[in-house]
Amino acid sequence: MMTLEQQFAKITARRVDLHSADELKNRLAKSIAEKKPLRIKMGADPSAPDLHLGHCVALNKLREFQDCGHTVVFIIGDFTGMIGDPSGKSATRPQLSKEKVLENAKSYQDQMFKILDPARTEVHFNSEWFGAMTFDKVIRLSAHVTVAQLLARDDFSKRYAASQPISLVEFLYPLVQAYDSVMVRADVEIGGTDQLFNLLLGREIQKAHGQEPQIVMTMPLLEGLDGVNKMSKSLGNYIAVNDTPKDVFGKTMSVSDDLMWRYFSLVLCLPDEEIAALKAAVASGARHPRDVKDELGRRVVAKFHGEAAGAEASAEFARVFSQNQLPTDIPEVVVPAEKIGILNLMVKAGLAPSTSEARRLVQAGAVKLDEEKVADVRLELEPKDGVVIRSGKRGFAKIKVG
RNA sequence: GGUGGGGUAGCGAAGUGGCCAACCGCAGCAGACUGUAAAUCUGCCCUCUAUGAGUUCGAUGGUUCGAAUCCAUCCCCCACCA
Repeated sequence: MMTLEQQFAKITARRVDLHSADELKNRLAKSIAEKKPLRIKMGADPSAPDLHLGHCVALNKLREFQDCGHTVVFIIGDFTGMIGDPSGKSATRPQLSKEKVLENAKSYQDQMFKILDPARTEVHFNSEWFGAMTFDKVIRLSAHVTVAQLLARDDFSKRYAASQPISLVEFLYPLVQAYDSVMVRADVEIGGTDQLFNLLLGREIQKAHGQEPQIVMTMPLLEGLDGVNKMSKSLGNYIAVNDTPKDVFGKTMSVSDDLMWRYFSLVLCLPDEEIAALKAAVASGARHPRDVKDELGRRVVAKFHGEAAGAEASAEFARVFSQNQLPTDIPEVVVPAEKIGILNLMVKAGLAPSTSEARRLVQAGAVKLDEEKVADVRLELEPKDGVVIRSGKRGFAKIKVG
């Protein structure tokens, strides 16, 4: 078993907030003395079952807790998912059916166990306790929090000041999350920095229920592919855990140079010293930034698909984009053996959503047939097996007459 | 319940009877340059059987030669007051 100092160093790496270091040390000491693992809580929203690298930041942290011998208590917010969380923007999320929530939860777990150790993970659904909760209990729970407290939360106060709507449901959400902590007797709760308020509220509510308050730790929010906003599904700037190796690699390569260090740290958990060494190598010209990013891409792919897949994705990428050759696996599109206009062909091949879009692509000079630029939108052709249509840098389709 | 302000393309935001498929910004797509990085420049950015046609400005109905713009009804959103 690791010593207290070793555990503390590993556990607190890369964190942003920690409330508090002393409490954590005390708890770890007690855990070691009593040989009793700590219970590390994290909650998940099952409305969006696609895990991406942003989620991995916290999952990595949980894994590090597990490596120190602790137990992860994962809470799937199926109850809250069925209500429909309107948080964030004004758009109210759709209410999910019970079946859908369960289906999402299943998929969620499959993905998260690519990082977490199932043997040291407890999974709970919060409908276990909220499903049976009566309204008087809800009211009593709300008595522990004041509106002023809730308004202290950054995004609430901003929205309130800007006369933007805040739904009462949103006010209730932090309470729901806090009560989860009570029910699972969490020792520590992890979340993104945007969760700080909710996590801290968990402490208050635990105290109100006679429990020792959980230790709260927040992790940085990983910026997405646009380099500005946090990685999220709704912004479409994400790399999904379930993306193909090719996509993971390609998307990683499109991350800006400045940002790639964050990925080394938060996705791969590379120690700060190693990152500093890499940075120095790039700064001195000893290594080309492209090669460092290639290494990042390979390792990210390897994390989810194995070393071999990483190497392969890297090689394929070099072939297609550096040497400008055709990819090895081009999706085939079956077309009847009759004359067809280039625009309709592209739509059929999935290279454009409409003929109007196809027309624009041709006019922009983005479309090639067997690597020869198509100049005329009215071009008609007899389909022939094996002809490759190319649209831009990423769109490929091979014709199959049938 | 009352008062006021709103609903325009993915988002933000102009437009208040014809010059509107609708200014502009962001996002996105493509081209050039590259390291599929960043930055920059250029073009595009509702659909179609496409130098033309069709369907759009919360919904429906109306006025008009002509409506995103005017009228009526309805639906939805927000703030403040209660």
